[in-house]
Amino acid sequence: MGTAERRARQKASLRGEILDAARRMFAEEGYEQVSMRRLAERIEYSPTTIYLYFEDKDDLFRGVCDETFGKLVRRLERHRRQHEADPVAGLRAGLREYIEFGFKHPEHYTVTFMRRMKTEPITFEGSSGQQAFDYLRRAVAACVDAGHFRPIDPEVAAQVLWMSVHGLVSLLVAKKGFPFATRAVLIDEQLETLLRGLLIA
Amino acid sequence: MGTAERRARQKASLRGEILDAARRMFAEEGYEQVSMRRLAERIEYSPTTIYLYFEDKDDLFRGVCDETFGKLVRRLERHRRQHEADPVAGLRAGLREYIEFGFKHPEHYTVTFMRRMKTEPITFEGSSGQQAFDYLRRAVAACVDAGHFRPIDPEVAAQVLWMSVHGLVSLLVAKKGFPFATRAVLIDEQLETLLRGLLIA
Amino acid sequence: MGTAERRARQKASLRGEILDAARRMFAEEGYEQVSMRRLAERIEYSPTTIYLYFEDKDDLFRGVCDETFGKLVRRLERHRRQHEADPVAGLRAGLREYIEFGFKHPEHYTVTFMRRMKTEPITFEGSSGQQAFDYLRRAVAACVDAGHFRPIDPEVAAQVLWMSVHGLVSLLVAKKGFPFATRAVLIDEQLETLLRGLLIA
Amino acid sequence: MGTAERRARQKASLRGEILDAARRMFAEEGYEQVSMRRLAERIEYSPTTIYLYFEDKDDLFRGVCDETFGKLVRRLERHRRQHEADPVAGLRAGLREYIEFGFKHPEHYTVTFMRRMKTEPITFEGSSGQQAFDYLRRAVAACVDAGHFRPIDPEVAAQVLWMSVHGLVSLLVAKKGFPFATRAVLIDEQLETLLRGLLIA
DNA sequence: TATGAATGAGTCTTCATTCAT
DNA sequence: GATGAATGAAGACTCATTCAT
Repeated sequence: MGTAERRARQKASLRGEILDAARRMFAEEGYEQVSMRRLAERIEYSPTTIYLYFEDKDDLFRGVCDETFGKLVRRLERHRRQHEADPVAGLRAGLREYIEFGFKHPEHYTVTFMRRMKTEPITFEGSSGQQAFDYLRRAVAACVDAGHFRPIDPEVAAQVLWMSVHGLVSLLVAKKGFPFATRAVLIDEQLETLLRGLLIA
Repeated sequence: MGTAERRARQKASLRGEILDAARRMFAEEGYEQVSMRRLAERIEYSPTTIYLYFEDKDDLFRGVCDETFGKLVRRLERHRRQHEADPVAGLRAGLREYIEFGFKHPEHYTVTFMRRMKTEPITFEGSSGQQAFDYLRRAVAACVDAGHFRPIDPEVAAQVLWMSVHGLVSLLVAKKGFPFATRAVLIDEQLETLLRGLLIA
Repeated sequence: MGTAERRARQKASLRGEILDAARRMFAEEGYEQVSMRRLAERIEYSPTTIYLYFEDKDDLFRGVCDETFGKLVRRLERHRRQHEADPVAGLRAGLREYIEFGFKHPEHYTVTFMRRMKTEPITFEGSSGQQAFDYLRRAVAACVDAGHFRPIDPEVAAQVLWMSVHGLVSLLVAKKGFPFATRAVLIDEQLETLLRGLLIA
Repeated sequence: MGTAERRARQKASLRGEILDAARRMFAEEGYEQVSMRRLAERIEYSPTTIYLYFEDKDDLFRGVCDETFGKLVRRLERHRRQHEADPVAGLRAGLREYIEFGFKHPEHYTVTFMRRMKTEPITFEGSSGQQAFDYLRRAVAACVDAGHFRPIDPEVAAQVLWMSVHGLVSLLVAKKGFPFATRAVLIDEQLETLLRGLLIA
């Protein structure tokens, strides 16, 4: 009965529609809690249909991650061109972007960065993840080269920065029960502290 | 059948044995992936037996966390009396202690700090978790009071520090695939950066 | 394995087959004693399959009851048009029909009328059960209106009649061990007694 | 800790205490819903202890039934001596007693008269059940002998009466959802109808 | 007399997935 | 391209019961 109605709502590609719904459900309920059956109900197709587009639940999940990782990289890219004059500001903006990305896609973040996967998901080389990290390393290197940062291995500094902001994002996302300070205050203070810790003056 | 054999391997307390196995499995596979059935098989008891010691899966999880916090608090206590003369050194030592705790008990750490929780099950007030965090807050406050740190809300600063070191521990513990720098270097550099970022001079 | 074999034995509709088996088992062992697992084994399908046709155990139970009431109402309908001239004869025939229905479908009867229910799951209004009872109430009312019965609330009288014949059916169906008199004699005598108790002369 | 306290509350015999608790729980929740474990908790003894006094759950249940059946017979006995002058009044009182007994002990009633038991519970010969029924048969016979009732086989009449009142009790007890008339009205009207149906005048 | 420890079997239900069409 | 029908395996948890003490 709802067929015509459904087709109407349907996007150009069913694959896209599935990804959309999956992304939403993963984000709302968490990977484990989402079942193929309930996903199928949500898109008003049969469970079998999903398997025409994705090998299995894991494949579907990877599809969603790719999408989202792509988004992260694209977000960071936008900064690359701005801020060429002021590398510290660029780095700060990039870190902020990363943090905000985590809050905007908490479930993706959780799953991508905090989840133990059966098959170690993606080889790091050449992955979107590496692209994102490369951006960070280059941003740090620029600060060092420009003489703003104390002499420090940019690789190490980049890792320290990533780890630190990851800690902030992951705790705020995962531990709803802890009496955290205001999110904006924490972000400001962490970035301030980290950058002051690296700056020369 | 394997009764005698089993008893031989059996630890003093079955409760402890269950906690051990559960912690390991939670850490390796994640809370959701661990089933009471498989846990029971692992310890070579019937599923029912687990329910003699723990009310349900969640209670078991809480048991593991309690253990973790207990251990952590005991470790931090040891520092409380040392370093009274030099609060910054005390803070640094405490943070280092926390990090080392994570590496020494990666399963405990993973289970307790890396599981996403809708709402913290135990009230934070008075918990071991709070005790541990209190130690950190007091250490920060001492640094501020002594005029070593720039004026900053000790609560906020303590949270920022915790988040940052948590990021380091959790990534090093969980993401074996990433080409991280040497652990000791990362620790030194993170602590250096964070403290420099807080110190006045 | 036994697929072909099974298909051969299979009824037109699997739903019907499940209902059949469930009714039988419910009647023989009681609702609580029947497990979905054992029911599945009985019909030689997996437990999951049952859930394709019924939401849960309760829904299955309701399915059996619906069947029962459907059959009962259809039987009573046949009388509605006969006996318009003699309402007492009509009532007597209806009661007899009800009793015979119980003996002809003891499983249906047992399941539907003898299970203790905290609160009736289906609203009585408009149900087949109500239709059946309505028939009885109208038949009694006709007898009262025609001046054959002593003045009595037809609702109350109808309930008394139903309860009484239900007692007869349910005991004869369930208590095989009791040294009951001949079934036909009991029926005749009960109907005689009840109707004499209601008639005026 | 609650040991002394418990002993204080304890009846002379633990067996009696168990029966008490079991009776209450069976009545409140139904046989199937009562678990030995929960029963044990209620009496504040270990589950094992129950097995010192009763072979198994069924034995415990039979213990409760015996008790209650005894009560029924004792209740009916009380009427035997009264009403010797007026056998119809005696019969009426006995039936009423039976009905009220059912309402006073609905779960016992349900289980005893409406439950299918694995082992057909008691051989009827000489049982309390038979004693109760004997009372009814004799009461009917007295009415026939005294010329109050139309000539009818007292055995048959007694069975018809029992079946009828059983129908009333069992439906009122089991079908809480049906819109029954007031209980007292139904009882009065059923007894009135049945007795009028048997009386001569 | 009473129990603590343990269990095998079972509860309803849901899962990801496949196969024939 | 899409589905209806089906399933094996597993989920958390509870049951009545036993055994050694």
